[in-house]
Amino acid sequence: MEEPKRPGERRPVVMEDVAERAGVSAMTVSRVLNSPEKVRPATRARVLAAVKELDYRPNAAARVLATGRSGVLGVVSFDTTLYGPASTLYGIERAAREHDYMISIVSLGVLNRKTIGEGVDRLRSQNVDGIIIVAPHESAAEGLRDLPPDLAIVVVGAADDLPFPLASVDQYGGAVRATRHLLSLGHGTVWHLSGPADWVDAHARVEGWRAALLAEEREVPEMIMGDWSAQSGYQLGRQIIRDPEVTAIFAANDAMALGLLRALREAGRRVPEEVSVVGFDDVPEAPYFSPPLTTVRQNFGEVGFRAFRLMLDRIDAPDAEAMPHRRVVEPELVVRESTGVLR
Amino acid sequence: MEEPKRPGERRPVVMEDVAERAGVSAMTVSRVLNSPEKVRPATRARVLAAVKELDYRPNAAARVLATGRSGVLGVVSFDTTLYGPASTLYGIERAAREHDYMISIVSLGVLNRKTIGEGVDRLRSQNVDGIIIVAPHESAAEGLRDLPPDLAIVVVGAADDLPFPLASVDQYGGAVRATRHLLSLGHGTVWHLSGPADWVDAHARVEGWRAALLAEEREVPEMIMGDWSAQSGYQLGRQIIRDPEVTAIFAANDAMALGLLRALREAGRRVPEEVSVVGFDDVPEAPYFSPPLTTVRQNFGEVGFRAFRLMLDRIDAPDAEAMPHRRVVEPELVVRESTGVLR
DNA sequence: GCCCAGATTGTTAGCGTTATCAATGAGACG
DNA sequence: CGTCTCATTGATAACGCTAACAATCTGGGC
Repeated sequence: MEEPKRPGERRPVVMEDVAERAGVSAMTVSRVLNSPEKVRPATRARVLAAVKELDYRPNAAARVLATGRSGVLGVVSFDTTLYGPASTLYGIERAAREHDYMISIVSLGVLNRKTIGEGVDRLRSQNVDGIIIVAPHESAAEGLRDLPPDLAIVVVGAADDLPFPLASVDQYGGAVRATRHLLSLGHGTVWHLSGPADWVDAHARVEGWRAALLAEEREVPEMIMGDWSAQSGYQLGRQIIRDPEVTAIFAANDAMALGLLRALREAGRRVPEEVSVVGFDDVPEAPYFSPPLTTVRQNFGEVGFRAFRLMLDRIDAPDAEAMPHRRVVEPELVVRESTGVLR
Repeated sequence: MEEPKRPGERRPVVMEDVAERAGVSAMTVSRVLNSPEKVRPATRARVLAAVKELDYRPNAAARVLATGRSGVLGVVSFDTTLYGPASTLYGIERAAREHDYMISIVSLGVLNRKTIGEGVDRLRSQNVDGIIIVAPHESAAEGLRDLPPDLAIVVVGAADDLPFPLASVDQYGGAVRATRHLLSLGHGTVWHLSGPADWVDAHARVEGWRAALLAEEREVPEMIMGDWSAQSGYQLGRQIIRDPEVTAIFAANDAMALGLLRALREAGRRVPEEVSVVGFDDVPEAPYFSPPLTTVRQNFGEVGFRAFRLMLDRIDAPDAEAMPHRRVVEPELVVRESTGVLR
């Protein structure tokens, strides 16, 4: 029972075609698709059969125009090749799929007021139902402040004084745990190889590290600032370890820790016998570094998932504008072989 | 000159509002936005001013409905947390942004006929102008074969006998280079720690490796199959290196090479003095492995970029259905310290 | 000053769906 | 057996934009 389609003149199947075939009106087809319980089972079956026979696919643009809702969520994210943003994005996408949402992404190479604004504008004109912003930079905060507060926006891993729901990992707590772990092994104090200045996470980890040291009245060494890359871990590491006093280093992520381990090996300093190293992230490769890396595991997928849930809440309760929720995921210290008792 | 907006009754600004404010018709506003050269400069300026004053943002859904083109590209991708897919995606996104396209993604945890079909359907109903499929699995090929050939589809890194334009890296050539490099260092033959069975790239690398060995009439050792993870590299590595004959190993990606290096270290086999290791990918961390990894660099970003260009060609020349183009990016051997002359 | 071609602007009619209200049908009840 | 109610279904009008054609304006040449 193929349709007599003259090739070259194929017109996309529209709702009216289905209606005709099923012997009903277009409106009934629409109802079958959106609220089937309002259509008598016999009619419904006929319509569904017609839908299948014609391989009908509703036109989302028309639906959006008529309803004002698109079923698409926008994500504005920083460099999606980084482990954190990529995993978060993946978590969001999985959650979205479960709830029949689609994801439109804008990935930014630079995060500031201008680029964020542009990204949000692009998504807005696509009629997204809401926007999740993965904005790990502090300068991003300004860009967020002048967004219209009536927009459904959820923020991931940003400063916590923004007027939007927020999902993030407790970076501060993770840094505290990492630092305490090193102190508990007998190290007099802990050096910190931090992330770049502008990053919220980097800042929070610095604060956690500092607080943990102060709480036990240890000296707070000067902080060394990297850029997340293994390369910076290596180069800065070579400088740090010239000082024989340095026996415990907390690197702000696993990549820098890897570079640091490399520098230590080249310098002939043994890990963990002479120097202990802790990372942050727990990338899948961390257990296979030399030596296997003690690090702080953060579950980015879970963060993405929670960000999506926050968005769903926000969409379903649009009146709750003044109710910015927080969903904080706790990180977990994973002890491996890069840390040991000082002797 | 703020609009007298009664709160709670804010209606989105539409084209007609702008037209009224500028004292022109809606059509003129449309023209200013889409083909400004057809409007007299003075009028254009007035319209643009009105656009800015009202903060007007065109409704994409309405435009799609009227034109049939959305300016959105769909991407169906496998697990976007993996280095390859994530980098490719990023490349696509950057290229798209330059050309004012948006990207809608569907990331799949499992790649087969069913999931690919669903992903494509979801994107199709979103009126995407085209779909880029990042389909590194062989079983994905079947899923691709029964897609309507009139759809604008571009495939990344899949089998090369599909009726779609294709962008990929010359995996075979990369594997040949890696293997030859090891042979040139004096190793009698080269073992291969491959990627999982179903992957196109894994298969091509196996073929390249085998061909390089056969070309120099070397014995072809049994292939060991991993799953891309550092963990599998470690576990399988422990078995391989029990055999003292094994002096040169080509791992199908950097993560497995890392696991392998770890296994070698634990077994007390020195790299590269006793065993040489080559990876594949050149992840940013590879130079900081212990020892720094010799590997084959593949430029995923470039692949994404070319995939986008292919899509643009396809969209602009819709008649060229029977002209599947190929864009193959050549990988590059990067020699570091994990390979050395056998002695 | 008048006419004509080309430039500029306006009018009308969809694009494919859904909201709303009207119309129809089928039972239920007295 | 007639009337009323609720369940189904249908007709019409948006939703916001642009394609296609119509109308108007502009300036140059005579």
